[in-house]
Amino acid sequence: MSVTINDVAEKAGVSMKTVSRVINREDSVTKETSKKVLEAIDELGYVPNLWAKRLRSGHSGMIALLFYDATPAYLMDVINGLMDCGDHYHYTINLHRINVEDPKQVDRVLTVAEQKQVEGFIITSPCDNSNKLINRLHAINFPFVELTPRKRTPENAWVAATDELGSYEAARYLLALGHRRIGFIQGNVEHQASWDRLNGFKLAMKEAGIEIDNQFIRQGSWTFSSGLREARSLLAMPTPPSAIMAGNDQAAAGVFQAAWELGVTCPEQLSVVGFDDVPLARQLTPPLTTIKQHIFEIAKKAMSVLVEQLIPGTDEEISIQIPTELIIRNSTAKYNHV
Amino acid sequence: MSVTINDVAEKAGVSMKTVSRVINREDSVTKETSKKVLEAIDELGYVPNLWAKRLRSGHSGMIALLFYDATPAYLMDVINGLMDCGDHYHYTINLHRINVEDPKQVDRVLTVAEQKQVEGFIITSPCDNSNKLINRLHAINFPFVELTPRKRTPENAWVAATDELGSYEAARYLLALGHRRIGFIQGNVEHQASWDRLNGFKLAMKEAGIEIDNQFIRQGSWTFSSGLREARSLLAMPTPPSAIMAGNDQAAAGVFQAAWELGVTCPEQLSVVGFDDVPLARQLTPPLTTIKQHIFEIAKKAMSVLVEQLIPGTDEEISIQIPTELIIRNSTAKYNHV
DNA sequence: ATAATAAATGACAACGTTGTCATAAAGGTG
DNA sequence: CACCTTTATGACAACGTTGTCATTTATTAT
Repeated sequence: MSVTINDVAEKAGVSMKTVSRVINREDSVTKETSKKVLEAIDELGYVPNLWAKRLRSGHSGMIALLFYDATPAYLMDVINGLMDCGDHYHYTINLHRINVEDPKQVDRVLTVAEQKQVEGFIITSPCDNSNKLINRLHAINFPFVELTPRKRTPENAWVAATDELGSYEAARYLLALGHRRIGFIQGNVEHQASWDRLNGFKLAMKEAGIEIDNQFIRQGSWTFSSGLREARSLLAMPTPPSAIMAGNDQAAAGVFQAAWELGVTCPEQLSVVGFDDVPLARQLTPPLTTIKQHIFEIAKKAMSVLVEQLIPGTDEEISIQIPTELIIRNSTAKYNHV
Repeated sequence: MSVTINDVAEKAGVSMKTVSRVINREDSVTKETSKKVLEAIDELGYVPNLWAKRLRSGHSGMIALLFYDATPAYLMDVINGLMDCGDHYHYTINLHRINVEDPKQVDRVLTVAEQKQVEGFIITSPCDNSNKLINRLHAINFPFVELTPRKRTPENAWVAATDELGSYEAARYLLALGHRRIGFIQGNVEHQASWDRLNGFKLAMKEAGIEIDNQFIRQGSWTFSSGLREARSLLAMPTPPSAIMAGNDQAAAGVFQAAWELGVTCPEQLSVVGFDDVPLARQLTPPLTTIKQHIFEIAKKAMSVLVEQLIPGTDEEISIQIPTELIIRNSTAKYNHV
């Protein structure tokens, strides 16, 4: 049925092992021999059998992405980034939707690791929240990289955005527009990035010599509904903020809706800034000024960090931050004295 | 290192083959024997080696999803639907981002099929646009199912939404609200669904005895920018429509923006209806009335149709439509005489 | 009770590759 | 030229499972 290495070997007049060496680009094969083999491969249309390869070599050539319940746009960016880099290194991506609250599911992915069904994990929040998972992976010395992790620890490999700096720059931009009363709707408090973003904001305010009204800092959860809820409350204050920084774009969409409900126009009466730059940001009315996280690049980098780990000898930096970018659209404007 | 079938066989005092039979739930194994084997498996923590299994049996237990450049929310729904059903049948999902305009990439996925690296394809638009791909798959009798295909042909297996009926119902709803001048921004003209949606609209209008102004039917492309462009043009007409049906939710977001630019308020002066019910629909201001496509369910169904094809003997229906659902939110209101 | 049939189990090879080790050829050194 | 080292290649087994076919055991019919 299918063409085997043996067929190629016979056609080229060499041994199977030599063909194997040519395929795997091992050294110590004459150019002459190599050429003969490659020709035979070409003529016969030989394609290696992956299962045999993996069975014998013990290398699966696969990386698993652990995810659960993340924003679709975020996940697709991650997946595309991983695949992009994976293509280059000849690794395929394996999807594992896993709720770490369920011990059975954690056990299942641990089995995947222990059996070496894949060579490494890319772990996205909230899956990085399971100590059982992380500790066990460390214990068996299984390679993994965290993507925009909840907690950034020096002992784990991770790739994230420069959340604090991004937020700082956006706050500076609002300040430059003349805003002084700026509301901030924080994201998931269990996630370090939400604190980093808050700190960037605080730093900019401090540098500008502005004391922040504590009531202007609200606790949200990176969701549309939390943005809506907190913005309603902020805008109902006696002296409401003239600008709001939302924890992410979804929350910013909620802010838009609250403003609309209360007859507050954006950007004339209220400037709004998001975070992430998901497609939604461009599709809102008015188009949303936001801080872009280059998730595609972050995922690519995470993948390359992981793959480098698999190659012995390389000892690259394992904790990396990718710069954010302030995308100015139409939801921000100069401060209007009311 | 790892526990093999042989270890289990020795522990249970049976042959390897019997263990294999228990694992694969073949008949003709005594309950007694089966119990012994299962206990041994449990005690040793045995997990079958996938590569050996696949090498020997020739079954990969994998299904590939072919996609390119689709909306992230759509794709994640598809992926989750496929995985959900795949878990049940013990199939894993393999991602193949492929641009069918590039012959090399088509050849690459054809190799995947020919080498039986996966057992079947789930093909999403625009990948179903390659005749080379589809014809070759037919020629080698490789199982595949099209997901919301460009062209619905009786010879191919496909699963789609009831686009025409969904659109018909939405149009009826707008008519019931008193709207008579209804604009329609069509989606990708190369995709059958865009025509179905148009036809549903036309049918409802015809039944209501309303002649459609040809200028009210616009050609878009299921994008934000096409919605924006066509809505600008529609709203600039001397007697503009009082309602617009957009080809999908993204286009509807464009309509919102055009209305905002021109100072037309929604829903007071303009009712807008989308199609799909992606998360965006809920996050727009005002929340968008739309026709929900149950993509998750469609994907689940497609997966089960595909897997059933792989089991010989079953001869189920291979062309299936999943009902849409009209989701009424706040972008539609009774017709206001201006 | 005996033969005929069905059910349960086992022995062994095979899937297609790569790891291990051995060997042959080529090159370098005193 | 003999000896050692390096480089290129090959023979063979092994990875862990399942397919094939043979064999044993249980069941039914006569």
